[in-house]
Amino acid sequence: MYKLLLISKLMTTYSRNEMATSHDIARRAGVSQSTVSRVLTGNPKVRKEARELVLAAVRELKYRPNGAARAMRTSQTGNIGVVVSRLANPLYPEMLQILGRCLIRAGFRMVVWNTEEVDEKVAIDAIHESRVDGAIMTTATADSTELYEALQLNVPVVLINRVVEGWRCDQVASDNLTGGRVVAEYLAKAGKRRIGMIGGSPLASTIRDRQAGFRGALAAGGLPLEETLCVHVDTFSYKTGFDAASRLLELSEPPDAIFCVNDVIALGARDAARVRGIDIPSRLWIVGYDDIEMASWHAFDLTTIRQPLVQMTETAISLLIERIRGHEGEWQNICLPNELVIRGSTGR
Amino acid sequence: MYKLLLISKLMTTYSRNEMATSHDIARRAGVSQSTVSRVLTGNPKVRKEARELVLAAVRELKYRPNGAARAMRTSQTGNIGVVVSRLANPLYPEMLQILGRCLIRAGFRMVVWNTEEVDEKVAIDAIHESRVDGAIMTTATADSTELYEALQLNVPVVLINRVVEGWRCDQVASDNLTGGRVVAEYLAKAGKRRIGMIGGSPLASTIRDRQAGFRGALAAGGLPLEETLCVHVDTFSYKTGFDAASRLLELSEPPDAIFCVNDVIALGARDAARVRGIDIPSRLWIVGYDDIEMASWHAFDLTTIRQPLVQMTETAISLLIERIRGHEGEWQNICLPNELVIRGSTGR
DNA sequence: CTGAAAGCGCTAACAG
DNA sequence: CTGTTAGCGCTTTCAG
Repeated sequence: MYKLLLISKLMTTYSRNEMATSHDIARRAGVSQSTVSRVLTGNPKVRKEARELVLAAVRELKYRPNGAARAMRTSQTGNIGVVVSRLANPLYPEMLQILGRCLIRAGFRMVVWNTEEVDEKVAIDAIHESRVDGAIMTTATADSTELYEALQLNVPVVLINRVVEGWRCDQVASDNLTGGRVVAEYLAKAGKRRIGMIGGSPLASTIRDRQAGFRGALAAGGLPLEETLCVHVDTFSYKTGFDAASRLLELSEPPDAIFCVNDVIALGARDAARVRGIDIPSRLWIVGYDDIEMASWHAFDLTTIRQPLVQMTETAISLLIERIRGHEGEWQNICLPNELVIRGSTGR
Repeated sequence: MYKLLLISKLMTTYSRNEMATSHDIARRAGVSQSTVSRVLTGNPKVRKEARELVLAAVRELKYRPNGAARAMRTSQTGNIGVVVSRLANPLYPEMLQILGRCLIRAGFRMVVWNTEEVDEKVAIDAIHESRVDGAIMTTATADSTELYEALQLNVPVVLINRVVEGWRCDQVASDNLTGGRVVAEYLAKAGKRRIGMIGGSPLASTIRDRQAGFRGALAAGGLPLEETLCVHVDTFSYKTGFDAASRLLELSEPPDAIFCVNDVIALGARDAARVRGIDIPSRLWIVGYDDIEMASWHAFDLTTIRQPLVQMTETAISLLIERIRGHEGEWQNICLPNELVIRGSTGR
């Protein structure tokens, strides 16, 4: 058995340095405090010598303008709040990474709110206290109304990855309806006849559209989805996917293809087949949705639909920044095209 | 071919509401502004009626104190900066999730800086501008000195998951040295004789310690690590793990066991074996490190070392909060115990 | 218990 | 071009 090892180390004198203020700089540079401010905000109407004097003082005193004071004056914080929820779904870290990169390039900081842990109250408070200049919601559903309204009250909001009817904000998503349809047509054309689906709550527009597109196209092809081959999970995880697929595979007449409304589910489904020794793709095809990084791993080699994440993110952010700058045009509802990525989990 | 679908929608009148201030509340409640402030900061010296008057006005006007102003006065922002870097390694999203939960419970917001995208300058600026009350670094190495010094100047810093010699801050990690040793002893005891390792840069203390522990224990067991069975990768990803393992498996005398210094690498290695039809565990054992969620998936079923992430996080945060509150004791260097988790990638 | 008053550090008119 | 001045909205003495 281990014991907790706790080693205290080094003596310490810990002193937070007093920070220089713009007044200190002014005194040091022999100019007025407002000139310091001008230099720092990039105001061009400053004599070159004065500017250099100020800059020198800034360097010597390692001065940095105080963010809180600046935020108070300008009522701009430079923070963008990003609401995520299912960090366990690798799609969201991927998105977060792209968001972080784009936001920083645009000169903002990213404040992350993970609403799955707390109720949305924390985010709402932060917004009300004007801790952010704008917000991006990645997992909005009609259920998030409270958050949305709070946001909308103070700062612009942009939805990414989700569409919520009736919300008065910009929304950027990909064409999940067509995505679902493409999968259905692909499976039908390949001669699959017992086609199953693992779906989820239609509260999320992504899921709803994928399912609707899939169902609709199957029906249109004269091969309506059999309800016995259709399982719904309440949360999206490897485990729920595994369990749902297990149920389908235990049927006396199991499906010959399964469409999973997202990749995490599909990975679980793939393993449910693996555990039962069901060969992919000879006995069963599996299709996912999102093209998360793991979909391309050999263990899964998953056919899936790729969302244009980078483009979605860049679009969302530029929309948001426009709004922050005061743009008041009509709400944009942007829908970007997806792409079917064929891999080994279906015949190539 | 798809076309970009762009649908503008709904007319719009977008008006950011003017927020009520504490003066508005004071007027509405018929008290002075300072009384409002007292009520909101929880000052007990307020008459009950006055308090209720204020609270009523707050509710009616949907008032929330302005964060920037409050931050300026108190020089506390309520933000904690979290420095991460490899979001593509699932360990970090897992950590982020735990951190977010714990921080919010402690009344803080989490500002995430992903240093892999940008140089650390952004984080440094944010710190200097006092945008955070403290910071947690998850991926510190001796190379991060610039960031560390910047942080250290204004706000307390706590290292989690990494140890950097000589840094004057609290550090919380798990016992990676013992972890490496435990793996070595486990493999040796199982009779493995051609033991390989996929390692990485010893700049990160985690990696350095795991490797040192592993190497040391093998040597102590009279079975020193053969250099031909040792591959180093420069970054940690599925792909680099896959490639590194491929090299080992292509040797004329391939290893009968491989220790991967983290799970992401191990997942890649597992797939390198899978692709070659090498059966696990009969022909090859694989051991990882971290016990990320995927390690338990059937496709991988990976024996690994589990770090006590939750405990590490909670410890780090409480240490940080103490420092924020002004605690000036000696720097703590806390090392928590790990646990070997045996799964199917080694004989059970 | 409560109001008046003094700023926190900064930006942005407004006069020079 | 530059200094003076007036706050941003809040917390916190300091007198009542």
